[in-house]
Amino acid sequence: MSVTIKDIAKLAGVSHTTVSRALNNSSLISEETKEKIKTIAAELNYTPNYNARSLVLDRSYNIGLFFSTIHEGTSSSFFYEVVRGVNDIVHKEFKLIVSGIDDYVDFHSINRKHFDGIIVMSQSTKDDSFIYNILEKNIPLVVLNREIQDAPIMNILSDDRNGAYKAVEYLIHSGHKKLAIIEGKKGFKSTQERKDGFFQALIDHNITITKDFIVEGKYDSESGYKAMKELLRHSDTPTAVFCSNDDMAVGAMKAIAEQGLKIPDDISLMGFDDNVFSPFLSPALTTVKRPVEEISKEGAKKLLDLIHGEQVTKEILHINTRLQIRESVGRMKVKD
Amino acid sequence: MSVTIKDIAKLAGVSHTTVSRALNNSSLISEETKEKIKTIAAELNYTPNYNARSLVLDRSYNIGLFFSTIHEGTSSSFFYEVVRGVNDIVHKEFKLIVSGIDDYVDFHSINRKHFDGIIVMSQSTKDDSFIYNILEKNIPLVVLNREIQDAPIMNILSDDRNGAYKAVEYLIHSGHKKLAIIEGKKGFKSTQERKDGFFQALIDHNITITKDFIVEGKYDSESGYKAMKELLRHSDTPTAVFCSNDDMAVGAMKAIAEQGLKIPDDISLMGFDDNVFSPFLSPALTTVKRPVEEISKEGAKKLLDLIHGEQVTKEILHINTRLQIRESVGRMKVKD
DNA sequence: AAGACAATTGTTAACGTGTGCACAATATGC
DNA sequence: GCATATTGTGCACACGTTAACAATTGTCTT
Repeated sequence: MSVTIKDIAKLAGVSHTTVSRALNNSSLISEETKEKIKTIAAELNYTPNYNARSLVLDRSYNIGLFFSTIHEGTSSSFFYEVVRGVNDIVHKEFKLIVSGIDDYVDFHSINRKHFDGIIVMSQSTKDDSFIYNILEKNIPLVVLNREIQDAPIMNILSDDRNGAYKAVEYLIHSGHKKLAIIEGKKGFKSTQERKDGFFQALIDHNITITKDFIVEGKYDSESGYKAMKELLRHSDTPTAVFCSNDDMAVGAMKAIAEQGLKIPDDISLMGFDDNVFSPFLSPALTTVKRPVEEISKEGAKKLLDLIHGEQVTKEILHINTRLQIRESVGRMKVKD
Repeated sequence: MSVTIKDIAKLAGVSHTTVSRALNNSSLISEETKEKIKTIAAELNYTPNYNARSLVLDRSYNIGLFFSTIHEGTSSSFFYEVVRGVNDIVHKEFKLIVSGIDDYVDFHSINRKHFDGIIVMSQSTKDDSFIYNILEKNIPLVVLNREIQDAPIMNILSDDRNGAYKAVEYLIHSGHKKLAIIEGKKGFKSTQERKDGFFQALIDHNITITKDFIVEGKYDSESGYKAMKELLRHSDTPTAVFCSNDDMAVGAMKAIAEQGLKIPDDISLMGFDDNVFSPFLSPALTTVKRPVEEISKEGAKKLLDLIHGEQVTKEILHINTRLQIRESVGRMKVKD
């Protein structure tokens, strides 16, 4: 079988306690014996049995990264950036367990023994039962992407509303008055936020909108395609369309091209997210950069602080979005 | 603290041994006491301590999913599909730990105690030291995406070479004779496979190619953009370009558009992978579907078989690619 | 020289589970 | 009615680690 501290103890002629202490750099042990024990351990290629250690220390060395779902509605670039961001921060100290909240029928098996800390990348209010469950169990927790009010939870968000606002303002300043919106997936918080920002900008600039210019999407390219088709069916078409994410913007571009229209000459398009491929679309997509990786990293850092016992109080951290101006939005000719 | 089998034992008036057996459905225990114990356990909201169980059973309930890297060269849709595919199969029984091989300086801490099984999504020969290390440690292992010869390893691959071959054949049958290739990231096995398929098709159809029509890429959109720029710099340009993946095809499309050329009228484009957004590009990208999710699922299933002790012998499973004909490849006018 | 005290190491128990073996209770066979 | 299976349960230990407490040695103080 594998090497244990008792094996090392025998070889070193000491007790296994001494070995344990030496390997953990306890100040109780003399430098001399530490040295001796460590070399023996290295020679034997010793690795501690984490299960045994976990049992007595009541730590798991696991961090859970939970998505609302890893099936639909999660765009791949979003998923990738989140995992990468979190992994970057925690991988030295922890194992990263990735799963979907909807993988669980009950949250029975999720407890302190399994997870030293949990990061929830939350998309919808459906996650609340999960989140409050974790909270009750007193597991260090950080919730990303969706604001949880009235609870002592560390919260990291992008200011989607403000991002959408700035985007729409840019459209307006470019002379557009007939604006449309393709909304995100129903029930997702981000859908609402971006929509709110969109409308707030309209209100603040005294711009009206007809019901026909508000269409639903599902955050995937196909739904963006269909939504744009819908917008183009009417005789009166918008001059600029705000897509609630880039994936849908890609679909919208296709619908526009099929209609024989040109972007941005005939119609302008604004995205949201700034996916990796967005600068390479033709025309390059003007969009709002959502700092997904930054949010994830920031969240992971906060979680580590929490785990390491730093007294962090509830905090809602907003990370700025940034307008990425490219080629898909054109300036309206001012008629006078 | 949390409930243990001893607590249950006290309440039931039996020994903890009986409780353990009852909960594990041992045939030694009468149905009657089983029933009693299970209801008590349910009432107390008991969850077994996996660390303790792992310690004595020498199982971790973890499955490791290792990518060569989760930084560069891994496209997001690829990453997403792999995680999703594997998770689908294993999430009921195991926790899924995701990490990058390049996160580790040595493979010391990777052993049977931590992982009941490991799936490697391998991109390059650099992974070999890791793979052989796992093999030595006798951990159930499945390697996806890259063929490992001369070792008793379960292997699941897509036939990239054949896929590329079919793609190029399609280009040729469409009348193209001046073909170019944008290669993938150097050192990646898939790069070589696709390149091989490309050239084999040329050879079999007696088509020559000039050195200028072979350019390197890195699998990301930017490199595709640059590569295509390069191809278009010469006075003599190809009539069709085989891009080693869809991400690069997106970049290539942009370069072509900037040159004022039209796809497929002036130049035809072939991709590889069939990303989610590929059908929604303008024009929709003709490409080769690589069954990433299927490979991942198949691999995960094989791994479970291995873990459950089914005597599975080394096997190399090829999963078919499929040509997805869309709009980006045009028929050459036959001059006579 | 005896006691106090610091430095280092050892003894023993604990974490929560599973299991070989012994044992009790009951059923079966003659 | 006794010996023998059969069935159900408990005792004691093991897994590999950490930690409270005890023990040993050496040094210093008075």
